[in-house]
Amino acid sequence: MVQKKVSIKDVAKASGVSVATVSRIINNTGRFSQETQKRVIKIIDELGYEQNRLAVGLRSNQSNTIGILVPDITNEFYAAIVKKCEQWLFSHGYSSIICNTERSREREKAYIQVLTEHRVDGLIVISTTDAGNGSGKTDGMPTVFIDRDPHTLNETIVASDHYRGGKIITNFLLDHNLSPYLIMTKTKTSSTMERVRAFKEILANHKITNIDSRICVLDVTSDKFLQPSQQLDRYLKAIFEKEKQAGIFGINDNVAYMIIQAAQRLSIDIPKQLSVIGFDGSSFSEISVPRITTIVQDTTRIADSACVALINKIENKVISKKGSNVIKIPVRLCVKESTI
Amino acid sequence: MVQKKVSIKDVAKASGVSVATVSRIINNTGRFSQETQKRVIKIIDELGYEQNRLAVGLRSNQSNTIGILVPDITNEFYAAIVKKCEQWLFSHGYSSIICNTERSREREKAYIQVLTEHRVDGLIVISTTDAGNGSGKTDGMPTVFIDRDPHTLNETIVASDHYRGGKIITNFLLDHNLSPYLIMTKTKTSSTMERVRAFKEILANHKITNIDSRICVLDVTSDKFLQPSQQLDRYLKAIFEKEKQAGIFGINDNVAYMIIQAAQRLSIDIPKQLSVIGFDGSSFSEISVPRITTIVQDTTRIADSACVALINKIENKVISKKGSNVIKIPVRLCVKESTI
DNA sequence: ATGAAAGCGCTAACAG
DNA sequence: CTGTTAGCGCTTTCAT
Repeated sequence: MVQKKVSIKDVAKASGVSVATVSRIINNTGRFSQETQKRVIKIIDELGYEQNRLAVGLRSNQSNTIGILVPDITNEFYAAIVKKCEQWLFSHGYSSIICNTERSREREKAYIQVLTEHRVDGLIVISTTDAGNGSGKTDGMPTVFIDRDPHTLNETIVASDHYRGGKIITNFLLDHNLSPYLIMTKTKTSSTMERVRAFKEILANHKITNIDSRICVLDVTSDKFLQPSQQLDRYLKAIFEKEKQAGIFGINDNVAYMIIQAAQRLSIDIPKQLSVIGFDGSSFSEISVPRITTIVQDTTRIADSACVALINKIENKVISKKGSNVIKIPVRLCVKESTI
Repeated sequence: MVQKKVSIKDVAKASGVSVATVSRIINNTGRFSQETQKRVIKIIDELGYEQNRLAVGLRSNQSNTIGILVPDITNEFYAAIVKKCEQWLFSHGYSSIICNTERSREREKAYIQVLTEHRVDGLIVISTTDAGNGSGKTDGMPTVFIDRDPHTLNETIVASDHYRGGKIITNFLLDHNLSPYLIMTKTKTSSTMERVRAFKEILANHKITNIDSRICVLDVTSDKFLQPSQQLDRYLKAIFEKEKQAGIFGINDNVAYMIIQAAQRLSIDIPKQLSVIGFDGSSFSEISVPRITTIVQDTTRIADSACVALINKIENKVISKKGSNVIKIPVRLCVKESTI
């Protein structure tokens, strides 16, 4: 603090009332006359009084602050969610402390510690590498998870309907008589696993055997654009030795883009010889050449649902009803030029 | 707060010492014996005591919290800077409250208000549309700006050397005997204006006349990938009616990418007939086809410099030495396949 | 309708 | 080396 701030006491003195009255007026909790109100507000303005939230928080035992844990703010999808959360929260009177965990358990724990010390009112936790294990215990703090495996019960979880998205893609391939393949990275979050599960199930339903040979796990892991990969080139070539019309489910838009580039290197025509579908609806899928058919995730709705659920938890002080509470957000297919 | 937290008083009672002693031990400010220390620490552990930063902040008049104002966290470049700032600050004991201003003056003001109420110790403000005008007054709060016009004096500003970058690009074009052009969007931040200034100056030095006809301002404004534009197509076509070997300075990587796509639509060969250079060093420039020759900004260094400067300001409580204090971060050219 | 006063959790004199 | 105490700015009974 560079210079001493004016406090509620100063305001009280200047307007000739008690601090109690000033407080009532600030919080508009009634029990004051119109005239005093007008007078005090004027003084507040003149003095440039600004409430000290640290004091309010200390006194009332809530900080109007929410912690957001995100694996990588640099990832477009996470960034979109964080941005929406922050906006929603701010317009509802909460500030957000955003923490970049880098998918590291240690950092996550350290952050939760600090957030607890700051007495945040609640936590939004986005994804985590190990879907199964509950992350650093959130210590009884109201928490909502985004994109987490509903493995741990008693948690509120918001997520796109990845399973449904996977189904839509796989059915699209099958409906167009495209021999279905799936290419993914080795990052195994709950969301990717759901997509894979859908792929496998649909294929099984269609009596397709040897499903695992139709799945390629690239030896990379990344939140960002990926480098060209020999492994991918080989896999694509192998496909084209036996198929004339194939369709590939890229586990996300980045992978889909990799596939498209590999195809171009191998002079495979998209979409004539090969259809590619991505997942996420990244801004990039709309601008690449060809643009990528993809499953669009509704980040706004994910964020808003998470915030609503969190604030409910906080304000109702519900001791979390028993059983996991999973909120599935619908997804939609957006068809572009990467598919026939 | 779901359940009552254990306070310093509880710890004091449980370990049979006074709160003062506990406080001293927590803050390691001396004046206690080894044995008491050991005992108290043990109790702290057992009870799961966690310092209440609101109380600390109220008492000591500093919150160990920094506000970061960013135009759009969804923009890769800003996200990278924010991430690095947050990391640096966290490892130095500060939490960050990140605020997405959407380049809106109103939101910026609202945020500064709230941050002030939270008694943040300082502010990092990244860019703003109107480079000239000082943003919502930061009210005597220690502040560091990133990528702001050094117009207002008495401010610390950290920025890439955009002017230098512009010079490097323009000279590159000239050195390769490419007829130089510049294509930009109508977003006029201080950083883009510096790049343009360099372009104009170098051309003037080379006695090139009619410089303005070599600059095309696209009627779009965006932090993200841009849609195809007729305006751009027309401009490119016009260039190719009179030049055989042209080089275009795209004001940033997104624009450069647009140009490349337009060229492909018009069957202009890159880099044989047309060289394109971008600016920023986005991850995308490394993965597009062709990859984009670009000026790389060192986001880590920008972020670190800003944080160091800010914390210095805060801790030294320097009453900002007179005169604007501009820290220029070097940039470097990264040559890829979009240029000959 | 308003005021007095207690106390949230903590730090920092000051006194021993 | 340790304890007592005042007080940071605010909300909230409880009086009046």
